[in-house]
Amino acid sequence: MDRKKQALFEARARIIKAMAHPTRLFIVDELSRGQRCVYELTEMIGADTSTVSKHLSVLKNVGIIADEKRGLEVYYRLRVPCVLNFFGCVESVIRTTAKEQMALIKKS
Amino acid sequence: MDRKKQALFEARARIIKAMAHPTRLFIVDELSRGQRCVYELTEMIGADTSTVSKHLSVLKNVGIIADEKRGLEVYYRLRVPCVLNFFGCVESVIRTTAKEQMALIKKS
DNA sequence: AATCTATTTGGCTATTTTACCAAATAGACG
DNA sequence: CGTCTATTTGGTAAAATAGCCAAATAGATT
Repeated sequence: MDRKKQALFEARARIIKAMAHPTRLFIVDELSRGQRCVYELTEMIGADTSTVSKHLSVLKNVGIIADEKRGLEVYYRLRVPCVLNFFGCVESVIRTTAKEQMALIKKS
Repeated sequence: MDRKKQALFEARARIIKAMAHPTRLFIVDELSRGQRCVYELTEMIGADTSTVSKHLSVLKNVGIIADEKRGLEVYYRLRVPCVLNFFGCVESVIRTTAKEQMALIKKS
């Protein structure tokens, strides 16, 4: 694998890695329904504010979400909505696996 | 966030996490062009066989790829091709970010 | 049966990630 | 100006991940 290809897959991995956490997936999902500020998300998630803030900065650093300060609050929004399409495929991975599990159980 | 929603996002994160590594993304990409056995992939990747084998098992454990033994070799194939659609979106995240960087540079 | 080959597993270390707490910052408002 | 509120940052400990080497397995071949 040459350097260029290496760099390409590293760049891609950085983005996907940013999504690879349940809390961050929740955030993406929630932001798909509109802007939310940090304490709104924090309440829904039920973790420390600093924890949520750090998750938000992970998503922001790779460009998936964007922030805007309004008064004391910082509002976050989804910047690249196509990431929502991941969910459909992920569900189908889950379904495919579940089906196979079923088949195995029936056999035994 | 209730237990059910929590579990849903954890299940999704497990799948996405499996993809969140440059080598594993390379594997997925390569398998999109057909079945490959471990040493073929190992040669392309240029890491230890055991390392590649472990990456493969990560992808297999979540159901993204499947394996089949033929003779001495184990052939892997993509089981859920829709994961390839991730790449297009990931590229657009990269492009969007790059564009914004450009805009910032021009301003200064 | 002995050996050779492809792959997986176990063990270990280095690195990264995550979560919380405490403290710092930024801005609104009395 | 001082204080209050929302958020971010720094520090730290625990857990997860990644890579390599060595050893184990599974089958094919002699």
